[in-house]
Amino acid sequence: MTGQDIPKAYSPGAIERRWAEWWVNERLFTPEVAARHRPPDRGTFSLAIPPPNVTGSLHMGHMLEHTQIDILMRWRRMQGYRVLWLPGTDHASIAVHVLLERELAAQGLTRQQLGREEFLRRAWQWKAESGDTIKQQMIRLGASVDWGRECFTMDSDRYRAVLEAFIRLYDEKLIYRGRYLINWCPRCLTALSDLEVVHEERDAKLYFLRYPVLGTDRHLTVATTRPETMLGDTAVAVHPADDRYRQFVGRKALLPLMKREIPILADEIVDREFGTGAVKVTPAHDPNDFELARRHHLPEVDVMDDAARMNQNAGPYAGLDRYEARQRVVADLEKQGLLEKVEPYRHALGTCQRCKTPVEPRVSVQWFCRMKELAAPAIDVVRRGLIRVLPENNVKVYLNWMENIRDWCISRQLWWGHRIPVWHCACGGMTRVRDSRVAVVNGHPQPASPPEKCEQCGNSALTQDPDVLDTWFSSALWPFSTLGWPDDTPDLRDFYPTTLMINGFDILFFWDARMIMAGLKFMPREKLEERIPFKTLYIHALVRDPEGRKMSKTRGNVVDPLDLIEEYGTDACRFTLALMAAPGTDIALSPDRLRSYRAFANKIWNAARFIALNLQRAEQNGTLPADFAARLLRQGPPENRTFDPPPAWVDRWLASRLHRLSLTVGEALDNFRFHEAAHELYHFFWHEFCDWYLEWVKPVIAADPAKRDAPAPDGQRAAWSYLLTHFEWALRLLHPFMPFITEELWRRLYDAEHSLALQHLPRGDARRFDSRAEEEMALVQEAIVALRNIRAEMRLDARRRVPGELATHEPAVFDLLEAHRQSILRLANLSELRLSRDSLAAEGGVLRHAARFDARIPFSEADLAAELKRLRKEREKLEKELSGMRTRLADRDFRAKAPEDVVRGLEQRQAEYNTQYEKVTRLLETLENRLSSGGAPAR
RNA sequence: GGGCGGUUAGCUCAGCGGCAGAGCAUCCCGCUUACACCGGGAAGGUCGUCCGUUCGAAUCGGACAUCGCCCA
Repeated sequence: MTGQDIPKAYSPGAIERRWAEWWVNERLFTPEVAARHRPPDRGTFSLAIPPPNVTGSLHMGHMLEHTQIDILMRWRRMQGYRVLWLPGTDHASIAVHVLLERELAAQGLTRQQLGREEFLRRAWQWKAESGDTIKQQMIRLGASVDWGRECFTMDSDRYRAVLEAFIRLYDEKLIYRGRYLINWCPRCLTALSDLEVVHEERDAKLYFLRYPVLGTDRHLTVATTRPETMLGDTAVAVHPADDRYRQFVGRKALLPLMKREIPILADEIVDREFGTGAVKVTPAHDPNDFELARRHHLPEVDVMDDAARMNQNAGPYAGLDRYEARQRVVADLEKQGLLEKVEPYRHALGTCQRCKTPVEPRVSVQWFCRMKELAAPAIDVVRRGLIRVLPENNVKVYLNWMENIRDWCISRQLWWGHRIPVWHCACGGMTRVRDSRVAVVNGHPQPASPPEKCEQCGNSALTQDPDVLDTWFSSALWPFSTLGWPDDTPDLRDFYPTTLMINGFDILFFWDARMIMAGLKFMPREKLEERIPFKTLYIHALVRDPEGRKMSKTRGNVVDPLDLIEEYGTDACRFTLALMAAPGTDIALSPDRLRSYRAFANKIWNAARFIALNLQRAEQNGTLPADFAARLLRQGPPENRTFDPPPAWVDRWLASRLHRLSLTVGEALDNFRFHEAAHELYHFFWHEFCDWYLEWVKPVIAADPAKRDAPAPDGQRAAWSYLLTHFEWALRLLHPFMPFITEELWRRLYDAEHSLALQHLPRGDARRFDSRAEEEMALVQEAIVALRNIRAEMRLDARRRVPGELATHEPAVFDLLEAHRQSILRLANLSELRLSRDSLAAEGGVLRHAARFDARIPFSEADLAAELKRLRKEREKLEKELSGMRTRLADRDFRAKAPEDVVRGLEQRQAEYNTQYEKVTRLLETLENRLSSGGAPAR
């Protein structure tokens, strides 16, 4: 590369786009292709992407997730693993329905009017047109996935896996159909699993209703938050040990408004503390009541239709929406004197995860998956540590949920999805699909082997069950369906179990738990540890806004990753996320942070620019042969190269730091401590490499060979060899975090042909730490900082060179300082450096005491004159400010009209300036005296 | 109701038995031919409160306060 064509400031846009595209076109992250460039020698590392929702676009959570995954993937790839990161999306039944039905509604249509076929046609069309948004975004992020293996939960092979899994579970009676109380979304018009119900704390009311007790003149008062459901009451229940109500048990109450006689019964489940201790029982609209009703053989009266409007069972209230009905019921009860009181009440309301509509518990015929049997081994593998779950506190959460798991409602009254492969006959018989083969009709997969006749009666007039499976059913199979299961494919053998799963805690139950259960159930392998879907599960944090609040559309604080990328560059965004990703701690993403890591990218860019400019010069003036950097590559990995002459002290120091850095970064990543790894890299690059190393070697590498004091040519060549090797080493370590800028610099400086992504990752070696060089450097740095500190404190002109002194009683320290005299002079900006073995006296100048040496900058009259000048200038400035303030404060209009706090603020500032003015004046007097008395001590 | 996590510099967060850290922001000096997306220097903290364990506690245990999350 030529130095001139490197712009002064790093602008990531074009560079990132170019490499992103190049990586994809070269198929570099397809394991087979990668192996051709670099045969793997360290085993396999595989990960199935947590499939983003096909309707979606990437959000900050994805960006964090993909950044973390990609860091590990690139890191392992460079270490020599055979790496597969398998991408794809899920079909997201409900989300697609919400989306398409909103479009239909805008045209005044419903999906029912459109019909199933046409709706599905549009859904597939939508997928074809908009379904690869995420792919484009992932490419922009630099995600090193194998696009050749991209999957979709509804493509043919995945469809087949779903059929196979369904058949097996169905035949084992682990899937069953039955009439139970389920969560119903009256807007989406479908059943939901327990997990898809989000509980939200809301202010509500507790209504106390009076139910007359038949055969007495008394009544029972029941408390409820949902008075409209009383229309479906079939009993009143009290606790058997509750003395207040014992006399009523066995009698009947008259259900108001409906004039229905309902029993008063006792059951342990009743909470005596809630309300009055007597509760209404509505089996068709409350989960507890449903259980209770089954125990006591009570009838279930469903008073609502599927849109949560009251039905004919609600008598006069039929046709009303559930909330209208509530008002009417309460008003009518009040009229009859049956409303005792209404209290404010706070409770958790169940809402639909997708559309936030309050969920209606409802009795309905649905398909379920039996969970206890599936959960048992899934509990076992985590408890025995066969799956490592990190951060560890998630183990408890996982186990707690798994141990209390309930059957999973897997049917959805939707069309977009895997239609349940069971056919119904008029006789009531159900017959499943014959096998898991898939046919593609009109480009869309569907079961190829519907049953020909009813298993029960032999009739051939069959209709397929209208419902589809919960999207998560197919997602549960993802880690192996994507590798070819149920076939025994090479991919399945090579990459299963996957090495790692990374996702957010929000899908720990939805997905992780179900994948574990599915893997253990379906993988045909002997050992438990070979059936698990992943060896490690790492749960990442949540990305929040700068104030630490959750990002949400309603709050309007959502940040689009692509906007951030445009503004700061992908590498800077990735680095920010990595640096803030301490395990278990949420990330409050702030522009400040992004700005500083954009600056970091720029810093690296400019270090490279500096190197390139000087390298070019050295190659041109014959100090170095052409293509010097590229030639170094032939000498093996950077950590093993040796050159003649042997490394200078500063190179031994930096090599030692690099060994340490390589090990620290490796250990940090081994433990998912992304923040630690990133922090180490940042500190190394900016402070050790740029601030100290580059500054240190500047005179050597920027030397003009024509000048008399130029270093010897072979020394210069060695310095260049080490410099280029160190920089290359650091670039390699940084690549997994900032793939774009490192790739660009690697190509420009070292190897225009081959990608950095497939280069060897330098291995740190603790035996090659040079502790002595590190300690010595620390000491020299301390000396330089001490001298700079005095200069700054004395307010000496930063541009002017002054004499400095260092003194130590330790011969070794003396020799060390002497050896680096030239560097100290330059880096502390000294005109001369006096080294002595004595102690330094205070009156000689301004002193700093360090543990092993003293540093002093002597006063001289010239210094004092400059200081006097500066102080006089400062006093002048203060005087001017003060007079301005005085004028304003003396102004009557200002005092009368300005806000009080402005006036007080000004008064306060005036006081501060006065103090400062006095200090400066006093200091000036002292110095002036010293000067006039000739007392300024020379050294 | 059950469980989990947080409370450390102005802000955002690391650190989790042995001298209190980072980035940003702040203040001072400097546009020195890699970088002002910069260089040099400085200032800034009773580590939420109380009690205990310990030679020693930001760090371990307990209680409390407070904020947040998950499950019912």
